[in-house]
Amino acid sequence: MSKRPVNVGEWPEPVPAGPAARLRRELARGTTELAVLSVLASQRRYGYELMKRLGQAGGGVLEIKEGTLYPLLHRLEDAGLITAAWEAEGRSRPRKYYSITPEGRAHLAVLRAEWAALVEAMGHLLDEEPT
Amino acid sequence: MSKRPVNVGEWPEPVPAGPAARLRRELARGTTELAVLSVLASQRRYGYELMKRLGQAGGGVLEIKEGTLYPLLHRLEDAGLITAAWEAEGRSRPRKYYSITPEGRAHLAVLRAEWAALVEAMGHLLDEEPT
DNA sequence: ACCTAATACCTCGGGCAACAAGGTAAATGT
DNA sequence: ACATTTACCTTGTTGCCCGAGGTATTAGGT
Repeated sequence: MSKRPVNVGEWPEPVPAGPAARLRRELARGTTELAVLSVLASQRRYGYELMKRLGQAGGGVLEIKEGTLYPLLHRLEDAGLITAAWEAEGRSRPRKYYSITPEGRAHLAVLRAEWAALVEAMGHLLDEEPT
Repeated sequence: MSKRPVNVGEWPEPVPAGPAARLRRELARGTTELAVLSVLASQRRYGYELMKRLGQAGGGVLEIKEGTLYPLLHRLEDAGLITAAWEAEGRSRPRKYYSITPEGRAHLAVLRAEWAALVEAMGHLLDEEPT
């Protein structure tokens, strides 16, 4: 497509690429680390795979861009929360697989708890004033 | 003195001001706008009141600092989502009350929906991998 | 065989929310 | 009386995320 599909008429349903995108980005901010670690907790993945996977989950709310993902992975690696390993798999272009470390799991647990607390607090707040 | 009380020995109990604070801040990012609008939806409040109120809710997860709140209120006002009015109330130092506008309510509805979607998506993701 | 798209990795610059730190002044508490 | 809390504000810094760009391999279409 080169120019972007864009959905000339309207959005069929997912894809709120308007001003709502700013909102979404701000809201979802900080959750990417949790999302990434959470996915890596069940099994190792390579970067691109991770990106696609999160992009599909939940109607795109968790979408993460390359310019966000790769720096994030490097930060996590530097922090010792994940480890990286190039894997050839019989292809000339190897993939870089990331695995979570024990420290990463501990960190994930904290993040999950923090997230749960936030969701609960916001839930109470929002329930106070119905729709 | 004058330097800040600071709790010379240690924290009495709430206040995870360690490295966990960074986490919390990043996670909660973007939720402040939602939180503020949500509170104002039920009734008008002045800035300081808003700050204290959010600070107590949910064990401090929604805590918001002055340096964050006031600029936020001004942004929301500029955007026409809230309106401000100085009210004397018989005191020489008047308070600045903020009220939500119809546009603000519409915006709040979008934010709420976006938040709900995020929470649901993260919920699914986290459930895939138990603790 | 050619060419386009998708895959797969990366980096640099800018935008922006949140904070830290600082300031002013009135109200309240001790 | 003095200190603390209330109540408003601004400026500078930090750090996540993204846009835009770059490279190279692999798959698909004609």
